[in-house]
Amino acid sequence: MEIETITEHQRLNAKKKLNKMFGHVNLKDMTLACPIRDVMAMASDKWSILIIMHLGYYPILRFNELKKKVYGISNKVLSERLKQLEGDGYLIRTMYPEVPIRVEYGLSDFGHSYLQKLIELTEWAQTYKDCVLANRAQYKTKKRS
Amino acid sequence: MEIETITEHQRLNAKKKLNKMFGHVNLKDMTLACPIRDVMAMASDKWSILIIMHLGYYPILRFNELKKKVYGISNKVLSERLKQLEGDGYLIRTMYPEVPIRVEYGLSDFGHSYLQKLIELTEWAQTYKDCVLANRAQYKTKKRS
DNA sequence: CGGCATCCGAGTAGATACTG
DNA sequence: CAGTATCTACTCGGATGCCG
Repeated sequence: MEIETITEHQRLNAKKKLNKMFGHVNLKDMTLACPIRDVMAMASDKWSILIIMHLGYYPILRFNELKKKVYGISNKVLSERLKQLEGDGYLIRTMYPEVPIRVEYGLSDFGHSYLQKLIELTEWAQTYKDCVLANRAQYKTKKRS
Repeated sequence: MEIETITEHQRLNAKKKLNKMFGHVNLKDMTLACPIRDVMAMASDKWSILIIMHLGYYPILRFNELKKKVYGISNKVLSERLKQLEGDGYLIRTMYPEVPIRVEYGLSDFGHSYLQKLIELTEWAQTYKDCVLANRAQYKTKKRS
């Protein structure tokens, strides 16, 4: 697996962007109060990602449907994540006060916007996963020598 | 803060990609053994992200320099993360057997490739963070009513 | 059906002290 | 200087049972 060469220009560009993003905050604040990190922490959670991806595939899902799709998640964690994701605006919860009660979850526009980014990142991960796994294996054997 | 409208075409496209990525694996395997998740889990770690971003800004850093920049990280966690990141091929560790010993860390090409993705995601997060925070605040007050 | 409350166990982070 | 070792503390996930 060949990694595309990164040009000098890209490196400089990355550096410039990083400077723009973080240059003005001091290091202490950045780690303690960075709101971006809040957003990222929530958004990069393992279960949240799976929930969003499933809702990207199936337009609407109910609680127990999600529980089946997102294999291995517990009631507690699923309900926590759903609440947080709803609270952050990623998804929309619609409750139908029938008996028995029915609740449907679907992505908001914002959720779809995040889904796009997620897909890009996942495609990147998929492209390079063999590369990473090979590196890992190689690294392990190298340690022994 | 306005969220760009997601077109129907984009939604369908996302769905198609998701299907291509996950359609062939069953749900159980996907959550238990998905190598993409391994890669993502490592790469989306809070400290790993900060380490990579700092190394994107400063071409090379030594252990204690990193410890100062990545504010709040402990020796233990820093050395763990560095080892993992090196093992996965994100960064390159160069040891100079002087006295006192000197070790330098820098991003590999693969690391730079990931940095690009990270920056994109962070830009997205920065764009929408106010939106998320507003949603959160609104959600909290809504709960009371 | 769609959750919430409770409890428990495991893993993980952090602080500190120490070493090649 | 660049880590390792050790111990503690705490969070977080999973299972279970209950309720509107």
